[in-house]
Amino acid sequence: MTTTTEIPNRFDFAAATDRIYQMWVDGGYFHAEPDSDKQPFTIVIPPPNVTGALHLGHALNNTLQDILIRMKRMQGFNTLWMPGTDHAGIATQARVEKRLKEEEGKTRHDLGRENLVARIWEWKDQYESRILGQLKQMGCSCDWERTRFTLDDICARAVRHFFYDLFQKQFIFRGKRLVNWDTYLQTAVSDDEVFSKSVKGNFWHLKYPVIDPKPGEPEFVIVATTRPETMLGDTAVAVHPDPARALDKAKLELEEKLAKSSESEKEALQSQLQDLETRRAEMLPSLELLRDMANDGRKIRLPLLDREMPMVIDTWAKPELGSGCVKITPAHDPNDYEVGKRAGLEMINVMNPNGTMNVEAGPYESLTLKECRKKVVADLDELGLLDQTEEREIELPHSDRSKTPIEPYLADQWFVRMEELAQSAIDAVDDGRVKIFPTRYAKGYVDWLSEKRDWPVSRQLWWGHQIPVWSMPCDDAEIEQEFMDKIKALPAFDTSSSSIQIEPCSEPDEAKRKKLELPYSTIHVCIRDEGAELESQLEAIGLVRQQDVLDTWFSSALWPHSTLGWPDKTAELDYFYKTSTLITSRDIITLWVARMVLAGLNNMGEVPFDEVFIHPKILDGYGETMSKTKGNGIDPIDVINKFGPDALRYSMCHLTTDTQDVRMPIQFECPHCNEKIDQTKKNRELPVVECIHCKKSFSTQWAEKPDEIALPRGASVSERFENGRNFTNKLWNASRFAMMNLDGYSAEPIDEAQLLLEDRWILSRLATVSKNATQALEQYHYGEAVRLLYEFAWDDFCSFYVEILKDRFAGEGRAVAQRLMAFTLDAILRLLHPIMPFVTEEIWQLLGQFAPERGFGETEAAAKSLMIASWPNLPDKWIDAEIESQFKQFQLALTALRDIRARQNVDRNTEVDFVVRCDAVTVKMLEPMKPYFASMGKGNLTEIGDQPEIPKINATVPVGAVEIFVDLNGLIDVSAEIARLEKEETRLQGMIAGSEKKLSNASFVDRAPADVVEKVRETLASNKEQLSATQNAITELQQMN
RNA sequence: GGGCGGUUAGCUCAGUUGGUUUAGAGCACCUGCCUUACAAGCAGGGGGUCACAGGUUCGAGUCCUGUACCGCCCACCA
Repeated sequence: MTTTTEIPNRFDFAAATDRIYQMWVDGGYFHAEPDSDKQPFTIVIPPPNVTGALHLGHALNNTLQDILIRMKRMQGFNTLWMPGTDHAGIATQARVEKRLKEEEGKTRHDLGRENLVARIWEWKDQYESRILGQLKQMGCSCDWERTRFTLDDICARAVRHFFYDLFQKQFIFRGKRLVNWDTYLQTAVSDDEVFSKSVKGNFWHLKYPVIDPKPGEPEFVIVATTRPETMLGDTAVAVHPDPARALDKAKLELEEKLAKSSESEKEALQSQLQDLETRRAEMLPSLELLRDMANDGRKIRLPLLDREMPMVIDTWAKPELGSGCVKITPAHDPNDYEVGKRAGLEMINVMNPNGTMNVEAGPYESLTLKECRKKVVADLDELGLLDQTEEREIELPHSDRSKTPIEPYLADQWFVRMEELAQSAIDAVDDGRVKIFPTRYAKGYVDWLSEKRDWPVSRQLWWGHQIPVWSMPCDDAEIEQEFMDKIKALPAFDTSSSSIQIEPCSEPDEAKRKKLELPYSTIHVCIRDEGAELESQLEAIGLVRQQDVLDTWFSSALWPHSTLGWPDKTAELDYFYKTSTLITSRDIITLWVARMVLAGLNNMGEVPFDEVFIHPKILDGYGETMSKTKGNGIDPIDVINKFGPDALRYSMCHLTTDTQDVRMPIQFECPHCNEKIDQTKKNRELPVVECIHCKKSFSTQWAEKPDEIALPRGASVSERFENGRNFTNKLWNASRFAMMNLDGYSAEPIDEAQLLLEDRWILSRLATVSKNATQALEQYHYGEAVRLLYEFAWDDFCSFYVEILKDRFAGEGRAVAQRLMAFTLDAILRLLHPIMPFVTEEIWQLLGQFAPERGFGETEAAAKSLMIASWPNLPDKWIDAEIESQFKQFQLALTALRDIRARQNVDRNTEVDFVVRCDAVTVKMLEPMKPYFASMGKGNLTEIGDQPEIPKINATVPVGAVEIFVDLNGLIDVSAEIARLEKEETRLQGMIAGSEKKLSNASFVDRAPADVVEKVRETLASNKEQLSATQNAITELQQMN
């Protein structure tokens, strides 16, 4: 049994959190089993990547999930929060490879596939445990017994079943596509993993000779490029079919823009228009000539490689730009690729996967791209074929993972055909089976899916789910048939778990195909089950497994059902699927949310979740997103260490308004002198920072080298967490006070007749707040919920109710006061528990020792843990708007009394007399509060009524229809009081002017609702009265002066 | 270029269907308090022409249009 003197006046979260968390774990409260008697409520965690530790964005994401889960658990739902992590294929492999290079100077090829993957598993184990540890420190109530990893056996099985299903539905296919090639990681990356960056570059204008020009025709065409090395893969030059029309159209567009433009843009547009007109006048004949040459079948000679190329006609060529001619490199440019497909051009890949030139580059073979560029430019220059070179800023696509430039590259890739799948996911949102909050995010989801672009799913990586397909290239139809027969004859071949596709050669022309050494066709066999006998039987007859792994999102897409055991029909899957809510960040709505919906529909025939809540993003003090590369992140553990997990959670909740992004200015805390140093764009990425106050150095979260790590660590913090910590402490101390006054607490029932005004007030407020806060949380209005609860706990409960009770504890109302205080505190703890689980649980345990039975009508024993206590559901009949508004009068009157005291510099211990002038109803309300005026305002209410005797020397404050006159005989500071009154006078005059203006407006009086007009009249009258009283008081005081 | 947000106190943000709020909170600031739950606290105070310009309305921070600036997403830039 704890005695109250043993309760310290600070909540020692550092000492308590592990103990409390362990108690929850031991109680088995996190674990959920199917139970047909209860309604399920399920959330699957957005699995954090095992690339690194969690940052503040994760803290936000997971806090919001835990709040919802904890509330639903208390509401009686059978709650499951499914935890886990994501293998994050390319990101993780890139990090491990980078470290391998830095620390050992080795590449992945030095290690080999098996060894590298083993290394990544080590990395994964390390970070997974760190991540799960962070979640636990935050208080997350996940069902840890069910922890999954997107690359574990259960998920792997789901992936193979999904892939197999798509394969046999013909939704999976392999094809040559232009992909974003990362020459560093040597893999294709998806569009989503590419960012564009402005770099300094050149714009080279090249001269390509025309073969046998007719008289009058030019000898050269001029083309421009930013990547001259790719000219080795050029297979055509394109011109526009109707330059005149194209120029007219461009002009029209420009004019439209000009009409809508602002002053600042006008000049630039004018000059553009001018240029266009000049161009039309000067160049149209030559542009049309080029078009005619193309029509006439004129050919171009590609310099350096001496290749003959056609001139093709395509609208991709823009007559308004450059020479109007554009070189076409189908294998290395997305637009050219489209032109090439339209015109049936040869697609010549001149690059090796590692970023060197291949055999197609002729004399340039095996040069790196950079070397090749230099040599090509030099060679062209020597031949006099370099027209000019411009310097220019170029937007260059970069790989998000390796930060190296992306090379568009023609490669064999596996795709998922999206037509039907995408449509199913669109329908699910359109018809409301999946609701996205805030609703505006549904548009982006639908728009993105509507493009129905095929999903490239293969990655040339080693870390991930290897594609379960065994392949065999065939040189001709006979061989193809032979192998088909062989495969079908294999003992383990079974059409219910294996499926065959024949991929015809992408090159239909047989001569070309042979020249390029391409197979006639490729047989692909997809095997559903891991380790099936068929695998080795196929390998025995010569088929080889695809080396590529699947896009990470392919496995994440299955998360809501794979984690529950799919494809098995487990009891869990049956009970917990579909899940209830998904809480995630907006940047993965398309990548992840959309794909989960379509995968869920495909595999389960049902959407994966009812609702999706998109939460805000936390930005730094400069409005930039927090990221590792910028170095502006905050480690949630820093926050927890300094402010405690409850403060972290409170703050996360507080800033979750209607998906308004939120700025968080960051400071370093110097470990030497504890001073704060603002984080700037300069210092934020440094491993070591020198304190501007004490000049000593400390390390930051980016410290890596031994000498850096040896320095004391300076945490990244933000003062925005202080409010949460203070609130935690306020709650702690209010509870401490409560327990100090629970001596002799008894659970004897009390009836309503024993309730005083303030009791009915606090119960009314409690009922109102719990109802509104519950509603707010259920609608994902976290910020609003926490604000309601904060105000109730701090302002209503601590500042008024507890203060009032102090008096009653001393008197005969003690027993009732104790019951009500315990009851109210009990409810506050329940309501705040989802947001601040640790401090509330700790108080709950202590309170249980002093007041084990709670309630004031019927009592019940407090639950063993607050986590499993029931959610407050208070009767609506407790809500009494009248009492709430009456009590407001008391609060205002008290503030007025205190205001006068403060301005008059009345000593804290000096009691003042005061009278109140008000109507009979208010008398009934305020008279019982007399002792509280005395205890809370050191004011002695001597008279109250409609015509009290006003003290001669007084300070007066009007509070609505109530006036307070404080007797200042012997106390008055005249000039201070005059100053106060004059301020009041100004305020009243302003309000009166406002009201009069309204009322003098005939249409307001006529048109506004009668009650609104009446209200204004009442306000005006009362203000006028108050004004004249104030002015009288001023006059009187001035005479005294 | 297309789409979506934002702009309210020194800072970070609230402000629910337009009407008692001549706009609120936390932090910061000023004054006074170690009052026996809490100085991470208590009491009081100062501080905003709600980005700008129009419009609708009896009435606009709130609705509409336009402008400026900031941010995000998508597309594209030989």
